[in-house]
Parts: sequence; structure tokens; C-alpha cells
Amino acid sequence: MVASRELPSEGVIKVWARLLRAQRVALTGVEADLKTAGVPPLAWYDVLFELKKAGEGGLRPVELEGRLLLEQHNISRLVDRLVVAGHVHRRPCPTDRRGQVLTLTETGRKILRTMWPVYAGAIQRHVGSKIGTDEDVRALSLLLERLMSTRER
Amino acid sequence: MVASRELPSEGVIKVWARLLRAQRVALTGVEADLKTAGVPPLAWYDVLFELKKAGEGGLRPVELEGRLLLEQHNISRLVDRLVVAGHVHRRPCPTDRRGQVLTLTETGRKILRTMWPVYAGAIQRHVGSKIGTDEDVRALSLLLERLMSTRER
DNA sequence: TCCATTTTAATGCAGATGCATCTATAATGA
DNA sequence: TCATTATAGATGCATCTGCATTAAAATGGA
Repeated sequence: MVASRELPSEGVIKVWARLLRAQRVALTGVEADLKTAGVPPLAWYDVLFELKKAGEGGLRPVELEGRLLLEQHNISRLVDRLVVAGHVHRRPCPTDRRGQVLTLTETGRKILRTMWPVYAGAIQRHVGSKIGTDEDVRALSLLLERLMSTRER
Repeated sequence: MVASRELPSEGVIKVWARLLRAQRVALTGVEADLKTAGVPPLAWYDVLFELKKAGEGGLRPVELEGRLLLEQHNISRLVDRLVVAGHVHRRPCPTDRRGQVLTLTETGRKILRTMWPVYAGAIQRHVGSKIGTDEDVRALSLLLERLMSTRER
């Protein structure tokens, strides 16, 4: 892979530094807002939201892994905590006896409803209010999407 | 604060999601490259680099705190590890007997030199090669900078 | 079929982080 | 001056993450 031996330009290095820093600033701000409001942390929202999107059929841990980009052991323990808290139901998978199927419980659904207004306000406060026009929002969205892609340009 | 009660637009929510994800993808990629090369993690580089920039006079932990945006207790322990590893020298601060002054040791300088080529390659691989033109780099840099600012727009 | 390989999930252990608290010193100000 | 308050840094404890390993089940040939 030739490109991997190239050195980054000054501009790229700056983008890297700012990506780390902007994310950290925004994330710690949002997490702090959640904590202040007395609701669970972001990771819980992520799991619950994926399960809600998945609907009736629920999701298997291995599917969560792919969607949240978390390691297998982290999913395993995160789900543990959510099960203990009563927000997620875990039952054996009918088609694969190694696996399990996760679904939302009623309290899980309730947590999502409780968290969203807080979360949305935090996103607006720590991200939305910092960016300018809709056009800037679109531009940033597009550029960030490229960063996530696996292919080079 | 009125803006804090506004709800984020669809676009802003997407930016938030992509900011988290793009950063996670890039960061885990870079950390993995460092590990593969057998060099210390990013956090070590950050501290050592700040100390290098600070030069002769070194830095106090409280200054590192501001520059790296880490909590006081995290700085305290991170520095501990670097001192134990022999990369950082810690001596009492002459002007404030509560404090201390941190400077690079020779092996600390060496670690920086060893890490940079690996780190630079990783940045190019996981960030640089994903973005297109220099203009895109500039645009992304500018937009990310806005996110870090404390003021709203 | 049978065996090697791969996939799914859990877990023990070490390392890192968040939170609250503690000690020592410095700064403030009556 | 002395008492109050603020700041610098360390640390105990709980939680969370990373890493390696393990167990069980599924898959894919020969």
C-alpha cells in the first residue's frame, strides 16, 4: 500500500489534532449534561436505540458489535449492565445455540424517552450552536463521512 | 441561554453521530498502528510532545492539564507512568512548594523520535488518505475548529 | 460422516478513567 | 497577623476498557 507510506501534510496533521479535540470537547460536554440530568451515559442510549430500531426481532450481540463499533467483550459487559438494570431482555437464540437475542424491555423504552430530550438539548448546545449555516452543517457532515470510509481517495 | 433549549436539526444530529464515529474509527486505527509497531500509546506522545515544546523550563502538571484537556487525576497518573518508565523527570517546583516541574529525559526525547514516523504514517493512513483535496482539508480544519470554540454562533 | 476451522459469547486479569476526598501550600483580606 | 478560601497534586475506590483465553456451537470440506 503506497499511500500508507506517505507522510501527512501540515493541514492533515491539523485536521487530526482538531478531530480529536473537537470530539473530546463535545463528548465530555454532552456526557456532563446527561450526568447533570441524572440519566444514564451515552453508551446505554446507543444500545437501547439500536434495539429500538431493530424492533420486534431484537438484535444479537454480534450485530450490536458491528453497528456500534465496539469490541466483543465490551458489548458483552455493556449488555450485562443493561440486563441487570432491567432495560434489556436477553433470551437464547432459537437458530444458533451459541447466541442470544436482545430486545428492549418496557423500562428500556422508557429510558430512551427520558433520555432523548436531554440528549438532543446537549447535542444542540455542544454541536449545533457552534456551527453556522445549514450549508456548513452539510459540508461538515460530508467531510466526516469520508473519514469513516474504508477506501482511500 | 436560549440556544441551549433549541432542538438540533436532522443535519446537526448527523454531524454529531459522524463526529463520534469518524473519530473512533480514526483513533482506533492509529492506536492499533502504534501498538503493531511496538511503541507507546498516543497519550504518552501527547505529554512528551508538550514537554518538548515547552523546552528547558518544562511544564507543571497543572499546565499539562490545560493543554491536553485531561482531568487533574488523569494527568497525575499519566505522569506517574511516564516517570516510572523513565521518560519524564519530576522535580519540586522552586516557586511553589505545592507544585512540581516536569521535563523530558533523554529517553523521553528518544521515544518522541521513535514514535513520530509511526504516528505520522498512521495519521496519513487513517485521515490524510481519506480526505480529498487540500481545499477539503482546509474546510474540514476550519469547521472542526468552530466546534472546539466555547462561543456560539 | 468426521475433523479442522471459524464464529459467538463469557471471563480473569491488568491497565485506565471517573469521582470524591485528603494534604499541603498559597493567596486573600479583615 | 491570622483565619478563610482557593489551588496543586495524590490517592482509595468503583467502574470501564483492553487483552488473552476459554467453552460451546456452527461451518466447511475430505
